Amino acid sequence: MSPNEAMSRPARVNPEAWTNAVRGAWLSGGRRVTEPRLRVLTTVARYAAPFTAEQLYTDIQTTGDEHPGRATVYRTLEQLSSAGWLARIHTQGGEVGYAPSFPGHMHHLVCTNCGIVIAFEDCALDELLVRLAAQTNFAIEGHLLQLYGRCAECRKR
Amino acid sequence: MSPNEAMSRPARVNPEAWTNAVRGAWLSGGRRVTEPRLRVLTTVARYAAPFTAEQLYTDIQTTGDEHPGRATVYRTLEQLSSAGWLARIHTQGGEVGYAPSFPGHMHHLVCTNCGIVIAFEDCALDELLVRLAAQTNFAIEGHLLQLYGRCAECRKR
DNA sequence: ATACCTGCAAACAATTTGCACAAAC
DNA sequence: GTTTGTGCAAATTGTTTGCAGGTAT
Repeated sequence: MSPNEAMSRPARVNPEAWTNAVRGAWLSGGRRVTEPRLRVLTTVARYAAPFTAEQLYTDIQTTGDEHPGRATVYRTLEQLSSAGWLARIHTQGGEVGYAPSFPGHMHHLVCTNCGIVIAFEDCALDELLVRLAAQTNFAIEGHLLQLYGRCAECRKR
Repeated sequence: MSPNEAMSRPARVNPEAWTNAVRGAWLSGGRRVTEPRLRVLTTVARYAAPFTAEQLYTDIQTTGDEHPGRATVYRTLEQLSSAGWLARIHTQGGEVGYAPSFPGHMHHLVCTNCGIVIAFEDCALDELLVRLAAQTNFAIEGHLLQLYGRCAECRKR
């Protein structure tokens, strides 16, 4: 099962699959797999909701055995983010957090109650893009789409 | 012509219409129309591309006669933003800027070359929302949609 | 007259950077 | 052994806040 197949239906990222995929990418990318980085990776993988760099840093300092410093945490996040392993999630209030994701064309559905993030691929924007391109004369090259709502679990309560 | 009519077709915000609309809202909201605030307002109205608080502050300090302090600039931006007169524009690189906008359900098309922002209303997401709601059991309540491309002017060159 | 607003400067928060040491390959 | 990564602490950057004095209504 490839990462992309794993994401072909709307679903929360699977922590083990994600961790393994990133480790693989680090190895094949000639990037060293160190204890501090693994600690960042496994901590991030557990999050179902978006997190900030500082939240992650605090979490890492106050739990577990290994405590990578700020520089390592920030640098690892930066690397993961620019390689597409972390998606930037924008809350309705305007804050920005990260969530584990897979590289490629992805969108996210975020629970406004518990924060759980569901990724999906098909955004069905084609017609809109064609119409807007015609109306505005833009050559449209990309988009940001994110949805907000209450997840199944939170609706039960 | 109401602000909403002004936006019913994809278009750049008209500086004068925007400034007047905000002034009207300030007056009817019992908010005082002071020189420092007007300087912020007219400066912002001129921007075609997204800007940050600090960029605006620097611009205001280095041009014109009136030079409101940081506190005033930040507080005015905060007010405009929360009242819907400024849209948060997310660049593809992940930075966040503001752009003049009108309150209500709006989306934005941003030129990746010159930054010009075009607002539009109809996002044609209904079918997608229904399908995703069914697939995920979320009660979808909102969304963030932003498009990127090259504007007509930039394509000419 | 009296809210409300402004400017300053200090406080705060978040992130980046330089560099000596350490670890992975 | 060499290259790459780490941790610390300082520097930088961006934003918020308290308060004394000023201004719009």
